[in-house]
Amino acid sequence: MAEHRYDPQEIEPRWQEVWAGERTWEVANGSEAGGRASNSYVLEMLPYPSGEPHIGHLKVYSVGDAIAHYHRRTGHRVLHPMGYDAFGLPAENHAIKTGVHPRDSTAASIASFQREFRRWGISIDWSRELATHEPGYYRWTQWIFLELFGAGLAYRKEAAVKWCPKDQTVLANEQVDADGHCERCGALVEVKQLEQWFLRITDYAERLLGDLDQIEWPEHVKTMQRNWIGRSEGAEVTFRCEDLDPAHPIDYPVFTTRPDTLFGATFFVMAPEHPDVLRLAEGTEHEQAVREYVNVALNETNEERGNVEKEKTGVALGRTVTNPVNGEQIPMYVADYVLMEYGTGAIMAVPGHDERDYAFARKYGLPVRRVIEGPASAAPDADPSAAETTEEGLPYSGDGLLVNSHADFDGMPNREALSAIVAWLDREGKGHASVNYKLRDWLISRQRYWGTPIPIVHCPGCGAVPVPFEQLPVELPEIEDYTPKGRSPLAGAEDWVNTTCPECGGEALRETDTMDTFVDSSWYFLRYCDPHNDDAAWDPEALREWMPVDQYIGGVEHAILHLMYARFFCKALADLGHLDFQEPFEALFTQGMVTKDGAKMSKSRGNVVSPAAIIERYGADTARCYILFIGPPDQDADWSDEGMEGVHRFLSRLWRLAAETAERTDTPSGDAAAEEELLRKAHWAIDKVSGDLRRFAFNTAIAAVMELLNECSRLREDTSVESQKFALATAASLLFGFAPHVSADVYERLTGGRVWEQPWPQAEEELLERDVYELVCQVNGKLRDRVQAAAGADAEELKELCRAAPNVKAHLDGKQIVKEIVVPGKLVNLVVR
RNA sequence: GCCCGGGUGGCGGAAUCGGUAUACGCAGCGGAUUUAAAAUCCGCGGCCCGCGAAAGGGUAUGUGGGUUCGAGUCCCACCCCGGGCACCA
Repeated sequence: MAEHRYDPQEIEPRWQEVWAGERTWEVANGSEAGGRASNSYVLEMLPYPSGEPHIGHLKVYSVGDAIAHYHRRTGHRVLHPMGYDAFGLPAENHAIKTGVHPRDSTAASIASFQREFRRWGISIDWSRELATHEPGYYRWTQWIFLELFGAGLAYRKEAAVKWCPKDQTVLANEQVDADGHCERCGALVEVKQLEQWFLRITDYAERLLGDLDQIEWPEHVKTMQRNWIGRSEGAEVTFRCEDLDPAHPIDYPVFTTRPDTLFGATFFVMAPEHPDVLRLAEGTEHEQAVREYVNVALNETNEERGNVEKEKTGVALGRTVTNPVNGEQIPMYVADYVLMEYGTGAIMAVPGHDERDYAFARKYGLPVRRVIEGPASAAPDADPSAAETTEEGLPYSGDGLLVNSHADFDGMPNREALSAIVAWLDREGKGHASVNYKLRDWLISRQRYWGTPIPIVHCPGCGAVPVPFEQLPVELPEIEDYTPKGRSPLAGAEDWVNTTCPECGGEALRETDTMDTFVDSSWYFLRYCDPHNDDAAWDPEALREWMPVDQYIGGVEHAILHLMYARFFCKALADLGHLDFQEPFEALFTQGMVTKDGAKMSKSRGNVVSPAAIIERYGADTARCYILFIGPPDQDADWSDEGMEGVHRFLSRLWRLAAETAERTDTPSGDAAAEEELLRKAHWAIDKVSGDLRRFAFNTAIAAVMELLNECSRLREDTSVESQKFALATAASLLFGFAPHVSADVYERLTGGRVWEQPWPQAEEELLERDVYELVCQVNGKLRDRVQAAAGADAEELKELCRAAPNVKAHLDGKQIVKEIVVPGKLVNLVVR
């Protein structure tokens, strides 16, 4: 018999050629049979093409491909496309450093991604490939922007923006980390005033929150989105200031979640950015101090200002406002612990029931008043001599009964008082119930070159005018110098910038900002459905066929930004009549990180595992299979070269045994018991893998196929060639989604057929059940023996079997059985005394 | 500080509904094959006691308690690791 050696370098390209040549994974729109119900859209997050694909890419596309194949073989037409999120800063920074045009470096990287994906054998419909930097794509990104602009959902305003001094660009709030550093380059972020484009995502806060209940996403991702949206219920309450001009009082609304503590408000605080701060302090003895304080506060970094541990600071404005519930005049302050971006930029301070206000009050000697009686303060053993120290137990943020407030409310439980006080405010015109969100509008302006140009013309007469549809796309001009100088590099392309107003025909200037790349990736999944459409972003009919995505797969690092933006786009486009669904991703799976030696892979650590090197040596099947076998795919996993070699051995054994079996001509009938055992194992594996695939448990699915293969070799001498062929072909069939090349090869050798054209195997019920099983015999919950029991035996028979088991008998000696527990099919537990 | 995950052999992990803890793989040990090695194949394996072996027994899923005939799994308290949010009124 010829020597059989598993040679992935020969096997893998051979099958890749078949799939490429026959365009096996392409699906056309306009399916006659089945319709939407039998279609399935399996999508992995599109890669940002930079350099070569890394091990994280191998993981996400291995997971996605396993799902795509499973859907195909369980009767679905599967859309499984690929594209590139091709605009972005790294390519532009590379251009600044080397002078290579971002288009060229991006093209080189895309080419290497394409090559690798083909070498990995991922079942991609290449006919729908797209890249977000192509004019044919960003033309429609611009169209969507204009649709939003037309609906008032894209707007321009001057804003204090987060500015990265190193990248010389504006960042979204989401792109600044908790310590105030740029998420990309790590530089300390500054604040700058600029006219910027925003998308009104805050209009959708409530729906983005509410619709989370309809989708099958991991609970922790939903929680992150809920926290990010940050919904708070409370009231807006008006505090009036009559100090400047009693004839023209100024009303300052504040947002509070605790209107029940209004009677405990003893001072009032404004954010340093509040536009009225300087005006209020003007002419008072505090004017100079306020001016200085505001200056210092505005120059603070986010890191300094955001530090909760930092001592509270502030300065009196020398003015007072009236507390609307009791008419008290309370002093006004400016302090940096109040944020301009949340609520109204001013707060009522209730030091008795808020930790921050309490710290501030203690520092500046302001009165602290208890207006809610908590359980602690009501304790009977409170020291009566401490009656003076009214601050005992404060600040108290829990529930309790109102005190020191007003005869109408004192003694009322605070939750009840809250509604009563809001109702009273409403009647008096001094406030109303209100809801606030932490979510901010999405700042999409970037002063960078390598992005989608914002299709707007600024006309001195007509203002911001949309570029007419027939002039789209507004193409990126060629420029010489990408270096950021505090304005967009596009501003340097004068021929391009100078244009005429589409409305009045007069001289006008093009918008020079480009869009945040998250805009590009907020709708790409729609374009895949109809990627070559030149007349529209998509044909609604194509979307009806595929959308929403049945299974989306990607890294948990996109749990907030990308997923929130994509959801927002769908809702906005649905409102504009372009979509007939609200949520883009029906189900989401987030995969964990692959680490090496317990740490994130990085060049500086020198612990990078290169997929290309692995594949060259062991083949794609080994790499793909190992990355799924390593552990549950939603968890982080540590790469081990030895572990991978184990998987390689497994695939080698499978292939070798199959190659030898395919050549076997002897047909011994086989031992009947062994035949049945092998057959049962095969059906057990079918059942096990089917269940595991439905719950993304690829690691145990692969383990089950390993068990089946072990059984094949163990029973090799006792079983017929036919049984061996069946068991091995079943193993290959189950393994196809994880290791497609070797599985296709094995399956063809054994059966002559193409495994991907076979329906998913079905386990036969009667082969999963056994007529005898091992009955576990326990005494007082401890395992004492195992005996053979008939599947149909009743409780009495099982008890009898247990009592008769040799080692059980020994433990019953001299004891009395007080209880017998029978779990048919499993165990008997005898409780003795 | 608040909100999520997670803690099981030497290692990665399994145990899907409260029912045999440690599947599968790695590393290890013993054997076969080989002049030898690699490769391959077979076998053993939590820890402790059992003089070496076997039968058997004890004990173990971060710690301490609880519920239950029975707990890795449920409840209470705590420790450690990872992630998210964080002066959001």
